Amino acid sequence: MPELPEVETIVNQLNNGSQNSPSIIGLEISKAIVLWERSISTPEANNFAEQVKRKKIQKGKRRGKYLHFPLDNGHLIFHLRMSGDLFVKKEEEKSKNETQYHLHDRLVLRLTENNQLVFNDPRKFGRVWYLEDPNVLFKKLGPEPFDPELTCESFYQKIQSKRCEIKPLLLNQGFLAGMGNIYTDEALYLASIHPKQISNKINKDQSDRLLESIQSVLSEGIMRNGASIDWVYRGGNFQNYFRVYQKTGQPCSVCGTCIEKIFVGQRGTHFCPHCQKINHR
DNA sequence: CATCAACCCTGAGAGC
DNA sequence: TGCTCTCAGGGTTGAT
Repeated sequence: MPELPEVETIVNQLNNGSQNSPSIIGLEISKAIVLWERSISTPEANNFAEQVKRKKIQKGKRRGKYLHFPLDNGHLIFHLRMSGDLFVKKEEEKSKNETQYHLHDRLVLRLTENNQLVFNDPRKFGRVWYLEDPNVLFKKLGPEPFDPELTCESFYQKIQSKRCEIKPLLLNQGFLAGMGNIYTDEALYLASIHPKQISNKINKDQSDRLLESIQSVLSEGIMRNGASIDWVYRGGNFQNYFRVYQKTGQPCSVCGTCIEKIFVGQRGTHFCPHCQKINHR
């Protein structure tokens, strides 16, 4: 499931290009082929195809888990949700009755020089937008985890202002943008905080440790080009460095206690019952 | 405001 | 072997 580091990796790859695909910066969209209408969120599919036509793609950015490509007019935005992927491919030579699209391709944007930007999404949860004003989406998001204005002090204040379990709070994109299930479990483990810990009972030391753990775990994910889980996103290897995620029954690397799996806010959650104790009072 | 359930989907893995 | 069943998982929406 693409979270902040995976999305960051994909944006970088599209901006910089890779071995067999060019950078998409400066390429023009000649045609949009919508293969699954419900993948297009705004505007309605036909309209979307009309709107993005003949527009040039500018340098991509990431905001939370959104991929944001300004066009020379308007903005093209993707959210990959669970199983979405976004990549550039050369158009293939195919015989007339053979389809040039692949299983689970939902949107294909034909670009300059036979390149195409493909949005592939097996589970169909991902969404695509063409918007005049990207703020329609972004204004709902909390701060970026690496925003310099998100200091230990302001993070502590934010956490104190809520009274709910810490894990669902970290997953709430309106509170903090970019964390998903994997990086949240890993960050709470590093900070030695129980996922069901009530947020306003977290003390300043724990809060400081938590912000530092969030940033460190995300940095590590970015450095390793993200995690490749559920056949989503190829190339990253952070999945080989998980400390608790999907480690149920395996020993904690600090104390040897078996990692447990519980449900918190309807999400599968992995933690060490010895290192991550609830702090009452 | 906090919590919870339903919804959207498919493929993987379990059970038979 | 092959079928059917169950379920994870992010984000949104609506109910309590």
